[in-house]
Amino acid sequence: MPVRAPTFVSRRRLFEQKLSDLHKCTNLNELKQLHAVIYKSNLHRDPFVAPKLISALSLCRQIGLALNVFDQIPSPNVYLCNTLIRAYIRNSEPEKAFQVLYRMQASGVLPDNYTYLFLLKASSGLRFVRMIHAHVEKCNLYSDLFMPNSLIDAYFKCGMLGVEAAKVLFGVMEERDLVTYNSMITGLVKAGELNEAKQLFDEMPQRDRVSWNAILDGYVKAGEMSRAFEVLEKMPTRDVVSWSTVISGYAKMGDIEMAKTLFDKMPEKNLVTLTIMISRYAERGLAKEAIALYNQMEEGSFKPDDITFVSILSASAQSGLLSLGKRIHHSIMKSRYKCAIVTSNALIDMYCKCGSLNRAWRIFNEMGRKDLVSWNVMIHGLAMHGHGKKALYLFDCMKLEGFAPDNVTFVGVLSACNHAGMLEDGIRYFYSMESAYNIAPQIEHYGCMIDLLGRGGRLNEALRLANCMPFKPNVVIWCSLLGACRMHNALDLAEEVLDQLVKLDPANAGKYSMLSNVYAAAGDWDNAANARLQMWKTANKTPPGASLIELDGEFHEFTVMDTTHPKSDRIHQTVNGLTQHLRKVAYSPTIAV
DNA sequence: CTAGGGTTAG
Repeated sequence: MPVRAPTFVSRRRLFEQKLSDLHKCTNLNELKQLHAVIYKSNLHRDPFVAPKLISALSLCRQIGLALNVFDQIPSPNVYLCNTLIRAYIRNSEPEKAFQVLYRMQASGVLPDNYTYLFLLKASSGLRFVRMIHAHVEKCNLYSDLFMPNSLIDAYFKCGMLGVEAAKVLFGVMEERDLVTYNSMITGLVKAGELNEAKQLFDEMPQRDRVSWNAILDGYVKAGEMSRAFEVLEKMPTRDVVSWSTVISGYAKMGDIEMAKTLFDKMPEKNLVTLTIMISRYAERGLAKEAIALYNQMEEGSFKPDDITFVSILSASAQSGLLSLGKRIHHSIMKSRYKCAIVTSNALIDMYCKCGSLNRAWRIFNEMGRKDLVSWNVMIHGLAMHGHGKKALYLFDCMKLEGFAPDNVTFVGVLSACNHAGMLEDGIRYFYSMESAYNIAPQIEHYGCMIDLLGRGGRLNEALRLANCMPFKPNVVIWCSLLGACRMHNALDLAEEVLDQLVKLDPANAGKYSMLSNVYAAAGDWDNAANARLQMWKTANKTPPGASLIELDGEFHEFTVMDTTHPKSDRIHQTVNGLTQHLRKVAYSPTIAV
């Protein structure tokens, strides 16, 4: 058959096809074309086309155009109103979604099940859920169990009081189905009430896989891995979720071996399973394993999604693997029209930690919408790179844009002061946390302050703060004090701090190394050599920390006093040369900031 | 409407 040019009829059919799939359209350019054609042919008032158009516009974040379509319909029906509600929810504007509900009530359009379901998805806060519950009671929307089941789920997302409300609702329900029980069990598990969840699980009339998986998750969340494993073996049938839940649990408890064993053993894996392993590897600093799995995924049949990207970016960031990070950035840009906020945040963090502040800054500036984490990551990134003043400027900007700083923000702000040597400002910000922002300082913030005071030479104040803060000083606090002692040649204090460190964590080699530096800095080489010896004696007990770099696609791993690399001599020569050069021009480990 | 995965912290 000869190939023919598309006729008028087939072109029309193509358009109809596109119209029927319109609500799934996520390509903005394609949508804009369709939008124009629809308006030209006056189809935007068509009761079948309008909701689809609104849906597609909201998917492509064109909420203004979506509202425009809605406003052209003289008397919108429930279905169309629901579409607009969902559009606002997709656009993270729940208040506007509720305004649509009020508009419906004012114009006499009766809300239905879906109206409330969409609103429930958006509503955070007990007040909203109670309000919807009242509406549902009033309109008697109890023809099936959809509504009460959704209400139970929504109540559980409202904190402690919500948990009680869910229990009350469950108690008065005359009819319950599997989903009712499952929602209760899931909610109770999330609220940490494992015993009550277990009780319901035991008394429910029948159980399918979802119930088993929910109770499995309960044991995993409680850290009871042997019980979880028992359930995994006992349950009638296991699916990907069952295996993944248990694998994730073992890895979280630190038993990565067992996680890997089960991962290899499970009959069928999916995207989530692989992502779990990648993120657990990343979490434990096993970058090489995380990358290997990610590569396997890229070659295989699973397409990474945002959560996968975030996990592997976290692995790249932790290991400082810029080339890997860039490669992932490229894959992300290839696979989607626009980055999700979380993904952009992870990219910013990765570029900061891999030393490319410029790239991080560009992404931060080009983001359409930012969230609190975006600001936190950028402030911290600037602080890390020594741009203390700029970080503090950004802190002012975020407040101007209406973001309330949280505890993480203040870690960034305090470390900005630290890196810029702004001792007095740091103290001022620290006290403002409680007085101006109602945030109680955590051990991390005390850590920043102790570091700041120590670097500034106010060692006694630093020590006093460590001893009188409402937390027991941890290893990080003592190490930071030890560093300050080294910096200011405070040998006596260093001994005292070291005693505390040894008491807290006897089997750690790093401390001896640190102490050796204290002596070395003070010119006491005999004791320095002794400390090194001690370090080697204890080193066998703990695996040494390793650094990993990637060069031309090959990984190179180094540990303390490592001479196994084939070019070890040249590497050490170069490092020594650099150190001497640094000492000459600017940096000296004994000079205070 | 119910089950497993994610980002920021000294």
